[in-house]
Amino acid sequence: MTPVPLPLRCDVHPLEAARHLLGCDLVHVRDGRRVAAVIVEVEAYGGEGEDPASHAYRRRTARNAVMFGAPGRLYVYFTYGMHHCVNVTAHRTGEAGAVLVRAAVPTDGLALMRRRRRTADDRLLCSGPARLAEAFGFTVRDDGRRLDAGRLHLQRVRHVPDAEITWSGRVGLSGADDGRRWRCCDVTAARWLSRPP
DNA sequence: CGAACGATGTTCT
DNA sequence: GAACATCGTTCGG
Repeated sequence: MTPVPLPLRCDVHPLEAARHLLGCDLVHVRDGRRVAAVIVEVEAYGGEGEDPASHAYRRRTARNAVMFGAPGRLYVYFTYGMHHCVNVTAHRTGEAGAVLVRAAVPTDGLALMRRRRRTADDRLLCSGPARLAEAFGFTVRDDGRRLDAGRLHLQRVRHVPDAEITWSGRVGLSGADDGRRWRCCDVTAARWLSRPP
């Protein structure tokens, strides 16, 4: 089966893109070794002046520049002095936005993921944005990389019906949280989420 | 269980 | 100088 080419509906508002990223296998090949996991939890982040919780809210800066660029790329940032988080850029033309990938079910390269994560508990490989980034080996060096049909791509492996999706509040926001429910979970994968919806 | 907290460095005010 | 789209460990009930 050939990968579905991107943009996999990333040229839409991040809220809509988020819904379409559920059920997609995120695939990354580095040094000839492949890791993959099916996305089950994401959060949408809006554009300049739109979403106070978004890195793009104030203005374009060196860190968030990729959010203002083409959709269907990785936006990777460093946080809390030790963690990385991975987004897929998603927005309509002329706007900014991204979808944070918060959890996924590992499907390939589990041995390498366990090594990178220093754990044998498979539930702890990709159940959280920084865990997922570490399992995939993503760092700021990968910021801006294009998701295509090559060593880094998305492939839809499951259709997630609306009835199996729960929308809830985004995680870890403090002052910037205005209560919008832009977190999107595949509830049939409850065991693999970063936390309950 | 759940709550509290320390780690650790970049970004923004 | 404060905040931070987090995680792992420790402590209390």
